[in-house]
Amino acid sequence: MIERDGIKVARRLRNSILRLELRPSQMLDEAELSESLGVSRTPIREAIIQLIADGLVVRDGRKAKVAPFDFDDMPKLYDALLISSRMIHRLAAENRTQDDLDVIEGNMLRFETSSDASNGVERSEANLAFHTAIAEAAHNRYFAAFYNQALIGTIRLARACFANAPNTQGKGELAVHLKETIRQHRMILSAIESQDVEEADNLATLHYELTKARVQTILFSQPSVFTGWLNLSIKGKGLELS
Amino acid sequence: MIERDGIKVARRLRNSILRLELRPSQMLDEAELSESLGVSRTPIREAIIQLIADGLVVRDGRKAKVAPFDFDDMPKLYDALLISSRMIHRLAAENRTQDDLDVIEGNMLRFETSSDASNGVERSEANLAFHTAIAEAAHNRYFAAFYNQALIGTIRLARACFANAPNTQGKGELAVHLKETIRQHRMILSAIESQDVEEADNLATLHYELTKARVQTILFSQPSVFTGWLNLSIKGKGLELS
DNA sequence: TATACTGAAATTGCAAGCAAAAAATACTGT
DNA sequence: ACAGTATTTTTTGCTTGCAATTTCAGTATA
Repeated sequence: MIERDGIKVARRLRNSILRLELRPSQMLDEAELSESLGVSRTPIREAIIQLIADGLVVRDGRKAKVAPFDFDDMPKLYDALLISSRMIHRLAAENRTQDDLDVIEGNMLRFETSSDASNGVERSEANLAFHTAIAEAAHNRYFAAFYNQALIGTIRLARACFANAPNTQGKGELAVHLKETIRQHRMILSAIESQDVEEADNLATLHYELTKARVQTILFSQPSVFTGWLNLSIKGKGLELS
Repeated sequence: MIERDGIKVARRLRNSILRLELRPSQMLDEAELSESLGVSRTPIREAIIQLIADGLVVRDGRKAKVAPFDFDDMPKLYDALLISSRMIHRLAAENRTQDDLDVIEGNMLRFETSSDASNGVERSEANLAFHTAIAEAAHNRYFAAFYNQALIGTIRLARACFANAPNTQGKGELAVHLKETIRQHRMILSAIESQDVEEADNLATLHYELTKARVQTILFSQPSVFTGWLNLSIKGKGLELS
């Protein structure tokens, strides 16, 4: 059976949004997308409706735009990620089949392989596939949908951070982070394999903290570019330049 | 601003599915719906895509059909309802505004009013509106989406049970159930209003047990219609008629 | 200079029609 | 009678085109 254009377009747009080729808040012009993707407007419109359901696109009046990053939403997103991730890992440890384990391991190895290369997008996609495979292993579509929404949201946020951030931390820092990520992935797989529910839960929490801390670091611990330019001090009630 | 046909069609189909006018597993014929709703196939197709995202419609090959009741899925659905409901009620107690409380109370009263009438559908819709209002009061769209999916699923299941079940329990049993439901709704509103998180959590659990037990009763405690017709006994290894 | 109006351009929403795939039916040979 | 195949019918997926709405530039006016 051949795949419908609407599905293909939805997947392409979805990838483009996650890769930030389509930027947050960018308007989606149906005619423009129609021409660039080589299909008529109808499948484009159908794909947009799906992406709205996924939370990657929002309506702005009659038009559609890529979902913006709402900083008021960030803590809510991470709350959802923590809770859904813990539940998914508990369920996966309980309900996984051998097939599930094979798929999880395959994606884990794909992530480890892509860690050598400098291709950040492929690495991030392998990471998404690894965690999605765990969601499948939970065998509960309600929890899986909840987890996927949070996962997609945080991954998009993370990519935006690293795409915009200057590379001040150097290669060494990334290597350390990847090494720890790989270590945690292996422990997670192991816990799910041995059906250790509590351990899977704890590891989910640790992995959440690792990924969240990394984004936090990029967002808030980078020295401001202004730091070297100006000396600011507080005099009286406001900021003053000196 | 006038509403798009696609949205209107999606809402009409959603109501039809929840009211069981469109039966589970029923095929959705685009041309037929197009004619009966007085719009062309394009908005019908767009509505179907939305309903698939909502979990009310599923693809069956190239066609679309109303989501069937999968009995393997039932325990998973109730797991999702319990967990999501508890979290939503905790969040609602924490984050509700005065506006939220007004909307919740309005829908609570609407439910109480409709309890006098014999209109089961209106009553069920007021009940859905009450619980959806609580989900809004949680102010977290990820958790709200999770809860809504479970809520819609269980409500559809409940309606199917009562639509198919003979009215053996009489008016008295229904009155008792409604009285208890109203009592719990009032306590839930009160807990959310006073921001008592633990109490809201406990009440969510109690309400879950009430609604689940009611469906259980209908599904499993009804005397089979065969009971009066045949005498069955176990002889040797199998069932035999006598 | 700011603001309200007007007409043109652009963009979305919907309908109709066509092509391809799937389903149903009729047919043929064993 | 029945399995397998050809043919017709039905249904979906997509393209195209048109109508309605929105957007925007230009103009006139306070």
